[in-house]
Amino acid sequence: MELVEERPYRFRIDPRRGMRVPGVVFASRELLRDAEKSLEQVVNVATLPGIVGASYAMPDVHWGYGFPIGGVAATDIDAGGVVSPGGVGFDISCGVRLLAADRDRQALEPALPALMDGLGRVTPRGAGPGGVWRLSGHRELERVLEGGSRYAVEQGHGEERDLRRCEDGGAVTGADAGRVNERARERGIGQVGSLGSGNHFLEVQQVMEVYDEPVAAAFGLAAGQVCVMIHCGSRGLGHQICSDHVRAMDRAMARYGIDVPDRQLACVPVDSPEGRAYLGAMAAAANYGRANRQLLAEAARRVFRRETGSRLTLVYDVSHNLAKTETHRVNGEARRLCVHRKGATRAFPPGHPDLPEDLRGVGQPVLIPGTMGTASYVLTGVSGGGAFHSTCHGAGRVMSRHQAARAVGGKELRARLEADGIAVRPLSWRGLAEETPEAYKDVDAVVEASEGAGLCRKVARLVPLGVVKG
DNA sequence: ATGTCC
Repeated sequence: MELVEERPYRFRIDPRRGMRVPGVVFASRELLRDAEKSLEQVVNVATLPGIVGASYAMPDVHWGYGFPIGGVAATDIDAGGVVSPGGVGFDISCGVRLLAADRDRQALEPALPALMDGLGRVTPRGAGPGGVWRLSGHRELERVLEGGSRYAVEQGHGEERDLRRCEDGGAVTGADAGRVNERARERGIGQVGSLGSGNHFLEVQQVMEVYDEPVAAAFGLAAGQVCVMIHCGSRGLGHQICSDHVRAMDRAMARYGIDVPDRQLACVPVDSPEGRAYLGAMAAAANYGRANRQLLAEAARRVFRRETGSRLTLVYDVSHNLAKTETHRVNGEARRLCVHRKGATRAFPPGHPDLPEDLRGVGQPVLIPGTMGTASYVLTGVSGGGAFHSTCHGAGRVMSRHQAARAVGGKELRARLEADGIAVRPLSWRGLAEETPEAYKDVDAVVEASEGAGLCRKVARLVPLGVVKG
């Protein structure tokens, strides 16, 4: 792939065969080693009808279903722009929630084993059913799908203030429970408040380093402080919605005269019956994912209160797998865009009108989960970023699950992590081994490149004290 | 990511 280095951490792929816009890749040469397949996907995405600006790749880009993970693509809704489920991903609204304790590491150190045992006990995880919230029935599931974290808080699962620190106030608009079919509902009804598996985790962390003290303070973070980070998504419900709509769009595409270089890029105009159906269902799954994180946070709060008497305050909750309708200036003109972020995090700059008042001066908290056993980051949005206010979402995988499990045994890995002072509460040895840190890119390098590319700014670095895994 | 194949 021919990459033109425009400036440090920014490469361009010039338009060729069918590309409507260039590709823009934010990364270092080192991070792009073995990235050929994902760069082909960046090129494929650039052919989508209505795409504006560029087909973007974040520094953690890696190969995904149709679109690369770590990809951003915006389409012009009023100019026939398309929406594609592959641009959101199977785990709709997968994201991160960070809570800060009112204690530092020293104060909580003696209680850590009990905290980890408690968190391990109350956190449903792994594949299949199970969740901390038993819904009264399908009517209540509809409320979750349309109300997200807001509905959870209304039902007593959280505090009103939480909602001010959630993307979209805890519930995305446009959710249509009527678009969520029976099968997705059946899968979703018993999983509200569950972690899932794979790279999802709940970690107890410590703020190791603060890069920007005033911004960290505005976020509610200080050096030494203990935090809880929750990384999960919309479980089987989101997965079902994605599968159903990929199939439906694959069949409908030809009727709109759309031809894509890869069937996994199935898409239809945003402004079409199939497009609206997907976006209504996707928004419902997004709210499900938010309620999911709200419930897990409440369970963690109860454990912290019971074991230590400490309180957990929400720093922020943000998704990194979502398509959203946003207004951006394109060639000097304000346009309504469908911004697909797949493994990419929205990062509003200071002054953005959609930020809550107390964060407007400093920008949006961007939460970057590292790999199990490695650092995580809190970043903030900056002006002029250049990818529709988006940045990276974490470390990208470099080793397949199978390769990872062959490279290390679960028990051996746990011993290694515990020797490093990280308590581990796994569900399965195999699942643990598949998530070994060497299976992922170096999150420090990813964040370095994201900041170097001008997509965001570092605020704090967090290291794990204990991890609960599916 | 995912009742890791309807």
